[in-house]
Amino acid sequence: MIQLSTKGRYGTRLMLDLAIHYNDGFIFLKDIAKRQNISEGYLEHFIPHLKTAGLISSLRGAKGGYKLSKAPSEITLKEVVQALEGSLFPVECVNVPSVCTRVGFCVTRDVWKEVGEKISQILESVTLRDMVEMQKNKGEAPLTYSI
Amino acid sequence: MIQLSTKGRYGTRLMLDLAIHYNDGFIFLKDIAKRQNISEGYLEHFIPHLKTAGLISSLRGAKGGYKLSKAPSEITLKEVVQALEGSLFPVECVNVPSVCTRVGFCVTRDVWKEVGEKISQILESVTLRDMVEMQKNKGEAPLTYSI
DNA sequence: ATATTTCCTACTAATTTGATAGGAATAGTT
DNA sequence: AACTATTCCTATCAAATTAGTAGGAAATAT
Repeated sequence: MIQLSTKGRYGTRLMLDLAIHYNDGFIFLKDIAKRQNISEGYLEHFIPHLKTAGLISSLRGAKGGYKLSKAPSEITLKEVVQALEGSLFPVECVNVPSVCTRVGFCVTRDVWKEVGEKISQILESVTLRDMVEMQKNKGEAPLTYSI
Repeated sequence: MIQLSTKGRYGTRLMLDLAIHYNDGFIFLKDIAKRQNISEGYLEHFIPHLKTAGLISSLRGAKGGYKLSKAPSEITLKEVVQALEGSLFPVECVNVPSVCTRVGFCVTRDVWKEVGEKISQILESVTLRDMVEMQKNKGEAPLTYSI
């Protein structure tokens, strides 16, 4: 099925939610969880990946929360997916050649490498700002809801 | 990691091997297994997918084997991956909207749908013939080896 | 102090993945 | 007819991954 895990799916929704509320200061995870209908405890798991990648910053304690560390227009889907899912190459041998002895003469590896690079380009062409715009054009209740 | 499973990886190698030996009649799975260094028993699992998709045909009994049902130039990587891994969309809700109640207003779904369509285009642009050519240019021993 | 939040780690159930095994059906060969 | 080599089919299993819950420590505004 070559599917995105919940890390990629839920994490992207988390980031889109933060982008939509970019001008509202620090946002409680609790509120994101409510709007996105994902348990707060589970959403927590994605935070470290996003912080390590420098995509979000946080404030602890009461009145704490999260916000994007760059403007939505400066964050691409590639950065988000890469932070959450790791490499964008569909096979491990491109990242870690030592996992396979056939690396030197394997044509399928070369092909997967090219495919991965093109997927990377696709994801790089979409920013969170683009997605916020798309959401505005859809204009649906659950995401225009504000705390 | 959003990786291809062994179905996609091994199955593609199986198909490339058949493409390389396209003019040699029916090919024993045993020989493919030897060349690709994958157990014959495990390779067997991928056969039904490829047959159902109409990509290979088989002959039972002694002197049986497998061959591509179309010329390598007529088979794209998209067909191969789709036969082996199923849908090319990175999220299930694009194929089966009923899995999520947010389908109507979810922007990430729209984005994943577009991404999936572009990935599809990439895979469609590569044929088995292209890969056979690449292999010829590499000219490595293990794959020019013939039974 | 207190309340509210992020942060961190351990745990668990369910599913998927990767693989092996055994034998039935089929088709050439002798 | 008997034999051999192959595809075909299904069951089984171990390991890894995924999806999710739980509990509490650390930090900060009021």
